[in-house]
Amino acid sequence: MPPPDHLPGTAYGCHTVVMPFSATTDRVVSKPRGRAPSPKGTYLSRASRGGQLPATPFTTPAASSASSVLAVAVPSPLRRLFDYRPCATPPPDGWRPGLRVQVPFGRREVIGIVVECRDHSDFPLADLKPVSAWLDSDPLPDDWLWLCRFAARYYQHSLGDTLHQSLPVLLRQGRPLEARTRERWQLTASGRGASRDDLGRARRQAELLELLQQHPRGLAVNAITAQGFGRAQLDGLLEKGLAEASSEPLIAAPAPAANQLLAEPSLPLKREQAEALAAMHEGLDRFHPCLLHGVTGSGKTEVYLQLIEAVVARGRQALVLVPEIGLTPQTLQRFRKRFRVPVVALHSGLSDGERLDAWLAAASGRAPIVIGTRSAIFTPLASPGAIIVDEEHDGSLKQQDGLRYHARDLAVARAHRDGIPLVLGSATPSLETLAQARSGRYRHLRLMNRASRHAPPRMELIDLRGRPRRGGLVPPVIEAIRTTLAAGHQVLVFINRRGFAPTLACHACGWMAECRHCDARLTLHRQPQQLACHHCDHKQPLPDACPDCGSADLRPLGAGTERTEETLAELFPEVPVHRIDRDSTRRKDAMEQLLGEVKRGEPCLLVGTQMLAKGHHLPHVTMVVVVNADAGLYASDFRALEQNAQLLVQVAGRAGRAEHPGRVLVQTLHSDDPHLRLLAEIGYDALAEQLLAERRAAALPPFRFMALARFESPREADATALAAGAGQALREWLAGSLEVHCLGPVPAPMERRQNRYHVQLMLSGAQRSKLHEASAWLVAWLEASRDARRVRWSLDIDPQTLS
DNA sequence: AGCACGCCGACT
DNA sequence: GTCGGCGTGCTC
Repeated sequence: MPPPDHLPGTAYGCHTVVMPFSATTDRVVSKPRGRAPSPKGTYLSRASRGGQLPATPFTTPAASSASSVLAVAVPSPLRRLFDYRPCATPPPDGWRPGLRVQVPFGRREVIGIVVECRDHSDFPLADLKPVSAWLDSDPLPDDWLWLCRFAARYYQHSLGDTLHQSLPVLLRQGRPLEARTRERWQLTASGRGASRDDLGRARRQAELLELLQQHPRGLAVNAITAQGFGRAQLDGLLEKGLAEASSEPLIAAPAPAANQLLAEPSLPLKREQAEALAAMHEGLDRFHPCLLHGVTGSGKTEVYLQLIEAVVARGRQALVLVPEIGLTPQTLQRFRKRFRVPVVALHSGLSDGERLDAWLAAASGRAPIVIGTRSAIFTPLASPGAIIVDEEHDGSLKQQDGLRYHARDLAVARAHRDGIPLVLGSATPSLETLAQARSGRYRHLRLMNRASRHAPPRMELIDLRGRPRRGGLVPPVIEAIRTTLAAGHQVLVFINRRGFAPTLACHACGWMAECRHCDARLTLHRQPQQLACHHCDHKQPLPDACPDCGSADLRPLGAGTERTEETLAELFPEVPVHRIDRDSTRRKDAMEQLLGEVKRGEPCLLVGTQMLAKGHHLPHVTMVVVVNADAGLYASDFRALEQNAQLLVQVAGRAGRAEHPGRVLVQTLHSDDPHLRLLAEIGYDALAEQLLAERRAAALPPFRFMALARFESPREADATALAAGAGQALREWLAGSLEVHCLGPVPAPMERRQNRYHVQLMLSGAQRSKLHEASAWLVAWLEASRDARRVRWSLDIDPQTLS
């Protein structure tokens, strides 16, 4: 097996990528300063920000119409660029990085992106094919291109794939960089001077004239039709030379110096909020990372809103990332109600056309506020002013396949390049971010007090041992629920397992129902009645008897949401029980509808998974019950404790938000577990300190950096053999150096999933740069290996989970 | 990833 | 006699 003969092996050059102040990294890249060419051209015409834009650390060659070679990134997993000759007619402003081109690639034509204009190629010049056509005269935004190049390098992914994946579908398909437009109608000079008498008998036209006279900047055609006017009146005014139409993008720029930026006044700030905001104001013109660390209800969102206000008032744009679960209509509503300027939301419900419009509006600066989930980090901005990452600890910020990026970490890189403030907000910050804050690289802004009067609820640990359970609940908890309901309040029961029971077991011999495709138990469901695997789509009917011993004594083991719901309905027949999990809320906005009802405040029971734990304000819930806190305590994953604690705090935060103080009852088999007690008795911050000390002692992130190579194949031997070969080659290359460790191959947790076997190599190092070199070498080795073709493999930089 | 080429099994 | 299975190799 010949290893690649030269290293390091990134295809786009040999820079080692180190994230600036990244939550997951160690040091700062030297900060390049200089001038980037001012963007020009039609859709970027509002992009100029004077000399504010720093240059990229990656050389962006100047425009050249005389380039002899174009290095093009094509949509393919291959981690290299492909050289092409320019076609006969160059674009009007010459060949520049960021132009989309159509090129012959293998036996097909694809749309690629010019990444560099060079005068040499390593490929035989005579064999170069010419570009078929160029699609743009203006390059795609350079901040977007920069971020993609950064991400492709940092995550060791194909640049072509990265670019392709982060572009709106319509742009991938070759659609021009043009936003959809509508007509805007305005009065002409004579129209402004006209009066209704000038229109004689044309009464409707006269009314339209008067309407337009009230709107000196004109009205969009849809606003005019909404007032009951039609084409006839518009054409009438047009013929008389009184009105004229122009076209404007559907997402139009806000009026310059609009009388008021705010549509509703901002809320008064508490002292800590005001201090945090003041701290952010100190650094509006530089890279200024802040951890906004505030418990649920401490008013982080109001701080965001007022920071955004300052950013937008300076003519800049704000980019807000929220977890998947957080981009609810309510959140959006809060932003839209506050500002008069467009708030563009990037969510999964957009059509391709809407997505393109949003992207172009952001790229041109017409959209001052952009809010979206993970992938929104790739949205170009003409004049970036701040990036806010809400719930920065949330797992949904990390992409779990393909380009495995962490949006929070890319936000750090992006804010650093743009020289703008970055706010990472959380009630339960990741240990990565906390470590940065403790070291002083991030400013640590705390919001300790709840905006409402009451202290955050304490967790009461309830030991499960030796107590009978009904639907997972022990008698004292059931009594507490009864008392709370009797007082006219609502109770939330949190149980992180959907279905009726985690498995079905034979009481005679101990057999348990297992998935035939995975190393996992089957979950028993009642609605509909079946055994289902939560890791693949396998489903099967319930057996009548134990397949091992023939006994008919098969019983559900443990409790899931369905079972707890059923039990609670029996125990409290006078009160409605609502179940909220993926199964019960399949129907779109079923959850919103249900929660709307819950918010009216009638006593009720809510049973749900983490869907319920995140983001929703449930003012009438005064007690939260956690059915089982132990799920994360003894898991193999070194992040399990941290993530479990974050989830518990989040769930606990649902209680007692209104005028009633809350109670949080946490059932556990380990009420003496030191971590759990620390969390319950002192709080998340104390536990986080403890966990950080443990991570340091164990040389784990964030004190050491990690990369995980995963291998999967339907044949276990294939995956293991490749992983072993790769591991051995890497260790030989490392030649005893202690700077990078390579552990494995080891079977992944739950080795068999959907009949595929998962094996991994874990690389770690004290320095990001060395780890990057080693993983680049490994990728190069794998790409060169013939055996790697039968095994699916991937590299995960800064893995969030080890499964 | 596509998309071809290339040899071996059951069918219009 | 062909359609088509997926192994192997390539993409400037």
